Amino acid sequence: MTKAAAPRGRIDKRQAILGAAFAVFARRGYERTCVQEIADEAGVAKPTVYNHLNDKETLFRHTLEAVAETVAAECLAAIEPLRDIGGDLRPKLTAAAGRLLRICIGDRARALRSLAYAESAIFPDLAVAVQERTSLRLAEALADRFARLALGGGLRPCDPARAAEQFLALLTAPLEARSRMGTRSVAGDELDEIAEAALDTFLRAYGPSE
Amino acid sequence: MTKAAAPRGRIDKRQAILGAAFAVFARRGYERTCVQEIADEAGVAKPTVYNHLNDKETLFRHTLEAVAETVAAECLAAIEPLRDIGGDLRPKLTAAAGRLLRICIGDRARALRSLAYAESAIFPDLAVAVQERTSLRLAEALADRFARLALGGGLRPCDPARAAEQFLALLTAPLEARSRMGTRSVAGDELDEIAEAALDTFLRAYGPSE
Amino acid sequence: MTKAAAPRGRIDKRQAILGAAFAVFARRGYERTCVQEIADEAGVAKPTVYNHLNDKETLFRHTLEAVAETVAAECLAAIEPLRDIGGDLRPKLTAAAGRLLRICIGDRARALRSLAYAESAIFPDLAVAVQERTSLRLAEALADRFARLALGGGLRPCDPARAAEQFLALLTAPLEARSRMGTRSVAGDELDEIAEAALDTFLRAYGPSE
Amino acid sequence: MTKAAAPRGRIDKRQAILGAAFAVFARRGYERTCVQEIADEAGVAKPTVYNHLNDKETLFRHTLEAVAETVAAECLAAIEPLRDIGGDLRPKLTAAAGRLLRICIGDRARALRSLAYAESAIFPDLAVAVQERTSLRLAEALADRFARLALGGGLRPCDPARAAEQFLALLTAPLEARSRMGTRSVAGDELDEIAEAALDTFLRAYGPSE
DNA sequence: TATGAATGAGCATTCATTCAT
DNA sequence: AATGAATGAATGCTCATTCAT
Repeated sequence: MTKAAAPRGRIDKRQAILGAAFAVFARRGYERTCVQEIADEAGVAKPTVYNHLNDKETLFRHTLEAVAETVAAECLAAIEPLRDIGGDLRPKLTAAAGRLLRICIGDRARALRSLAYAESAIFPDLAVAVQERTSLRLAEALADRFARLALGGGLRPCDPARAAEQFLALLTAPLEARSRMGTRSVAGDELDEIAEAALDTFLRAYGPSE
Repeated sequence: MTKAAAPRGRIDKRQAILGAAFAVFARRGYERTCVQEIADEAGVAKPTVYNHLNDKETLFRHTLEAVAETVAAECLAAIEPLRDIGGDLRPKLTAAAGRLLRICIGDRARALRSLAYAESAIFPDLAVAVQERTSLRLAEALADRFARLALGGGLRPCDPARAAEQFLALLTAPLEARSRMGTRSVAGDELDEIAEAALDTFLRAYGPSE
Repeated sequence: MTKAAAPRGRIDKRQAILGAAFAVFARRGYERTCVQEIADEAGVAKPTVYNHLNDKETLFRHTLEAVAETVAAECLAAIEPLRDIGGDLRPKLTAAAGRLLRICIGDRARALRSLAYAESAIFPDLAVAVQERTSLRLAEALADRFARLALGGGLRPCDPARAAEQFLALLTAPLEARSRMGTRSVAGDELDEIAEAALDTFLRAYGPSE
Repeated sequence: MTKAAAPRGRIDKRQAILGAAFAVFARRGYERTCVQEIADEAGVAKPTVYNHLNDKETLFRHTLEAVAETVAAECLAAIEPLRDIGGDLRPKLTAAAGRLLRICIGDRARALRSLAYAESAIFPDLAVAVQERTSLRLAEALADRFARLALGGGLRPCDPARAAEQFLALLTAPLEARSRMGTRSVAGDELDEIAEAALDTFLRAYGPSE
């Protein structure tokens, strides 16, 4: 038991550091964050942070990549039900849209996007990596679903990649405006409203021809 | 003559400082930018910057607000032709969409959005101000045009604000993805493609019922 | 007067910094010295040190070069009287030897040699520069004098460069041993003894043949 | 077998650490060297270094003292042949001089002198210890030989300590200048030249009177 | 008004040393 | 005996801001 605990302790500490790092980066931004703050938040000494992650930049990269993976998994899970082709399409799309919006407006996703975007001039590759693991992967998965749906007649024949891109655009872009760049919180009702509006437009444009 | 020239020279210097400030903030971000760099870029001494704009934060605010005004004016000009209700709608929308996309992807607008977004946690009011002067004002103006068009039969009866919001969403959201958060440049052809796709979907959803 | 004082003040501060730097480097060595200590000793704030000399290395280089120049001038002055060829040679050599020994054992020269030597693996060019400006320049000047003396018959015909090299070797090498690498102070009497011994040997080897 | 091997392994490890320490101290200096580097070079973990030698200072002292002993032994061996009083003196002195010069200019002796000298302000007793075990012990041994030689008529009657001091001065001081404080390597030819020059002068001054 | 100079405060990073295993 | 991990204490350097001219 004690023996098994040893590596576990190390892993725990690393996780604590990454978690603390994301929390501090999220509320202060990359430059304003000092490593001491992260150490404090993680409950370790500053050099321990450096022992696990080589420097501030490395820490930032690992932190964002880890969170990107988490957010991506959530998003993919949200559209998983769309694999089921049968039955009425609209309620399934509505459910997926609602879940996606709630993920997007959540703290983790907001902070992730904000940090990647803010530092995209300095760490362009990181911005790209984050976007590929989140938006683009999601768009692709969604395009896959739409392709099946189009084949099955649930949607009109169309370019599924474009349909996915526009579906996400209709969903997420209004969120930015309504939340005033993340400055205001958006009520659940308003989220549902956005989802409905997006679906109306989407189905008018991509619904089955008849 | 010398006396009359003095205020002019002072104003010029202020403009030079604001211009230099935006250039440096755009390429380095708020925190990484040091006032000395701005002074160098503007060709003045550091205390001169402080004489004109009280501190770094003030400098940032004035800079962003000035640029926001400029970008807003450009966007509004781009949709001005939509006031003309007569004739075929699609080519007019296409032209407006193309111009908007080119403004959005331009250096000024990109940097403006990026800076406001990046610092929105620290200067939330600034982020709001920038967004209101650009996206929201544009959306409202566009809603005005759409209202007229709906009345005139160019569009189906609809909520013009929602139509405007979605029109802009279909236009700008794909831009973010395609430009990889501003990391890659997007070819003119691709811009036109995005605009066409947006219009197709928009007109299917909002075009006159039959 | 006030106007004339302005640049003077800056120069004074620079001199104060260089002086303080040498004092601290001398007693602590390069690595152990921290810039804050130098600033304190000079009575200025740390950034002022950085304003005048770009970084610690630059500070070190300028400091050593300045002192090297001073020490070199003193050494050259010590052998100046040897230009006078006439009269008895030995007392003049004795005088020069005594002055050289006292310069070499002085704090400035000791610290200079010690610092250059200690950091010669890290700043080899600096070590070379210091040595060229001090030992080598002195050896050359001494060789010039010896050449004249040999021509005038005060010394036997010989290679003046070698004579100078050995004259200085007989003088300075025993100093290192006797002062235990600068750890002990050497009494004036002992200095004179070293000088006499060096001269005995030197004149036996290089004195006029008959 | 395992039991017998244990102490041997421990001793080996200690030697490895001391050897690694000297190598690293030699190329980086005392302050710049970090214990981790020594551990890496020795192929052990950092705490192992602390287990064997209490702290960095102790490590430094032991390292230098061990090397001093080695260098001293080499130097003493080099002048051993001078015990033989009979036969021609000059070739024996030449041989000894050549060997001494090659030892002095070797990496070990250079680094030893350099380190002791560099840290003499911080560890004066160490500098003294090193010097006593090397230069002074050598000078004494040489004085012994010279005393015998003077008695035997190979040298003129003289103070043997002074003769030894000057012999070494003529030999080693020029080396410092020619090697530019250890910055340049000195060719074998040049070493022989220095030795010859030193011997010429030494024998002119101390050779038998007739 | 514009500027050369000075400074207080802060931050990333390193290192000798110590525990717990 | 040997080591992976953790940490308190420093240190070089930067920057926003203010004086004095």
